[in-house]
Amino acid sequence: MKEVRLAEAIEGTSGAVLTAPRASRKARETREKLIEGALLALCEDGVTGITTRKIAERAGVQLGTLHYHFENKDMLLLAVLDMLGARLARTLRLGVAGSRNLDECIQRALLTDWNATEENFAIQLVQYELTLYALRTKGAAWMAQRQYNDYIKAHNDVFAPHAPGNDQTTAENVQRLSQLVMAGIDGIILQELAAPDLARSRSAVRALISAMQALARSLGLIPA
Amino acid sequence: MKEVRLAEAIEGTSGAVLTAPRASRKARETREKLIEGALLALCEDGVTGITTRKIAERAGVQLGTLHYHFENKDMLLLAVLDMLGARLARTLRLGVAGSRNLDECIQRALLTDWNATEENFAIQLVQYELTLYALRTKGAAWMAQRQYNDYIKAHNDVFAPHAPGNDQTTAENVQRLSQLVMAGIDGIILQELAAPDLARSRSAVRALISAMQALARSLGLIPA
DNA sequence: CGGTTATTTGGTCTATTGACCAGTTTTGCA
DNA sequence: TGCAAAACTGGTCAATAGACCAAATAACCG
Repeated sequence: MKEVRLAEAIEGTSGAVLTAPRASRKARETREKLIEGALLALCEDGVTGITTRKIAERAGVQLGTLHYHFENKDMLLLAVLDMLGARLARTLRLGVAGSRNLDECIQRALLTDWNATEENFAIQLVQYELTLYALRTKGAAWMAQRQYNDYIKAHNDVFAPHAPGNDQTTAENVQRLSQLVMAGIDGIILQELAAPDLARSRSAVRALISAMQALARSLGLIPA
Repeated sequence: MKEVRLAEAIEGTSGAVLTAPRASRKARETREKLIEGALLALCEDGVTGITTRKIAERAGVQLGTLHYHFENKDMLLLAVLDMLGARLARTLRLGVAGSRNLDECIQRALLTDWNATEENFAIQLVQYELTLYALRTKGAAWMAQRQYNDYIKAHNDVFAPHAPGNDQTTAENVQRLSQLVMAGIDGIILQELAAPDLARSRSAVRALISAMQALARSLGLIPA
């Protein structure tokens, strides 16, 4: 388990990190194939069961090619985490587009989050595994952190336009709302993964929506 | 990754599973040492980094001894998960003892959960890793499920005495409350692990307490 | 088109891993 | 106390892991 070098990760925002700057089209495609292959392999065997050979096979690529594109296995897995995070944030943005007020926006955001999960539990499981994996990988804890903060920020960016006023207090309250929304949905997802019970989880999501709307109201983010 | 045999796990409730029935005191101690050693090693290197040798070393025991007590690595790790679950449930019961009403009980339960986490983040991280690990381990998904249900049940048992009436509806509502309490605290813990910010998390816990008390009220579990 | 670089191949190397077991020591019971 | 069963030791083994590289091939640019 080699320590991840931070040098390559100076580029600011998500999605771009871990992507070699100078790369031909073919190379970028192969890279993409490897990441997708890794995701496939992860869905099947999880972080503990994954091997570079399985990844290469799933990607339809020779083992050596993997090491040409990625310094080591860690970097590849972290690239998968990065991709998943970006993908989820994009889904969220699309899901809430067109909301007319904060009430609706909260509802849509949570339903989007939940539906994304329900569509593919395996990927959601992989996401958690990789987040914990990043926390464990020496020099990569910041990736888990950035991933989480980015996702909170995604919610934040989506809620903020619907909040009244641009003052500091409002911003802080929106931030608080985003954090609790994230925490709530994460907890429900985790519960569903560990002890599947779709009806229960859906009802929990509905309860969470109400609770978060109530919270927004009590924070003065929704006019009474 | 051999499939976990279910045969040994016919004993009903938690904590007892995975414990060989006929074992001398010495043997039980060694078993205990191995589980503790595994926990230590897990705290240091996580599920992906753990090896039977590290465990044996941490336990102060020969490698062969490990395989004498546990059929394979999987079974040992699952035994650790079992132990952690039992330990956490016990802590919860102690933490809420003496609560005078549901309001107080909810508060104490959540604070107990949170304090246990704050006392040792590493162990909490291990707990999540092992839960996901169980989900991945062929034939062991039920362990993750039982662990989760047991923990929900622990909350349930703690809340139920404070709820008015013994009817079906009340029971269901208490159940729903427990699930959301669990989901909420899990989400917050996960957030703290991924993106540490103690002040934020503590404030989130406080918000969660209020929200859950409000929920209990709206479910008719707390007389107005 | 030709040459230079980027990419890919396929094979290899070494370290480590989980598991195993023959033999030795300890334990507990008759 | 003596002896059978339980517990433990220490060494071994085959399998597999990640990494590496020289050679072959493909892409790109003037």
